[in-house]
Amino acid sequence: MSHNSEQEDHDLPVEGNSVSFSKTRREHSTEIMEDYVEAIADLIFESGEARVVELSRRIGVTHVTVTRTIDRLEKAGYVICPPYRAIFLTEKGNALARSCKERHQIVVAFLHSLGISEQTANLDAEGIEHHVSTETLQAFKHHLALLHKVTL
Amino acid sequence: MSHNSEQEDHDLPVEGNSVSFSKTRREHSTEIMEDYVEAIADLIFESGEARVVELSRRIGVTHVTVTRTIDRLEKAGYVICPPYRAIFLTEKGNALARSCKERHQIVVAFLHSLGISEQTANLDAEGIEHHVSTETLQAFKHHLALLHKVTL
DNA sequence: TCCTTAATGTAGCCTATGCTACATTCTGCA
DNA sequence: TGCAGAATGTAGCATAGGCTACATTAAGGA
Ligand SMILES: [Mn+2]
Ligand SMILES: [Mn+2]
Ligand SMILES: [Mn+2]
Ligand SMILES: [Mn+2]
Repeated sequence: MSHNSEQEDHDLPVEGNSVSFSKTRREHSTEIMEDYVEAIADLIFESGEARVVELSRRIGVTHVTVTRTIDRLEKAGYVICPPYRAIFLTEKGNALARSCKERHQIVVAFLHSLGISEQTANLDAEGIEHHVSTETLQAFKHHLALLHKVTL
Repeated sequence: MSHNSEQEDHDLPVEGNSVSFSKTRREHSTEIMEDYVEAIADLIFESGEARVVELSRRIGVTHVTVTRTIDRLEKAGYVICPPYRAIFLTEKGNALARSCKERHQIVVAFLHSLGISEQTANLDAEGIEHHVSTETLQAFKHHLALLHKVTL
């Protein structure tokens, strides 16, 4: 997380191609946080509260992994997690969850609009969403809007 | 790499949503290899050989990181790397490089066809490519083919 | 109320992927 | 032919994100 990332040191001149790889690495360091806050928001909406066990079932990792990730989320200011209690989203966490959920839905809808099956759209979107820039997201939205008009 | 991934243990019942997260995690464990073999193939094509320094410039990490990743690639049978010499692709490595390059180009072309700038298309594709299933890749190709026809 | 059991916490292990600092080897030019 | 500097190798450190095994706490039914 606290890596240099954009280096202009003597060892690592930033050269054309490396920019995209840096971007991808940067996105990878935030995508787990994004998926967690989104899942937490979903759980709160669906069942009133987000518990570690339930999160671990959703995400498919052990409760230990969830606990340590939640620690990081707490340090980063996205959640509050009192011992033996549920996980609560901060305002910052809620904002992130909202924008991630919206982006997720747009990506799914876009893939679906290309004729991709619901199943595959959902599977692929979970990974793709984290690498979609604002410009690309806008293009997806635009495409969906066009389709909507044509279908009328 | 050697994690269970698809678990049917008592602790971790596979539940609907977790499948997509597992898929994403699986893809992350292979994407660095994919980007490396592709970059190695490019370097060999462009300058006759792939050296660690040049790779480290391309990818934007130190030569140490490259060296250790190359070790893993060698153990996995994608490259051969004699001490103080260049990096050579095995048949397996060459095959992977080819299919990654093709996929990469399709993703870039597809994004570009949505009106996304060349720059952004290149940036986003570097991350998106690894999360595109066969079905989605086919849909991208199909979309491009349609556009091609319309443009004629 | 108590006690079983589910949920949560903690210790300790692993791999992947970054880094710096330093050692070694190669290579091209004087 | 030597040697300076570039390339490569290696030691050691950090963090993220997986895991198992075991300890502790909370909650609900008998
Ligand atoms: Mn996701
Ligand atoms: Mn998501
Ligand atoms: Mn990714
Ligand atoms: Mn890539």
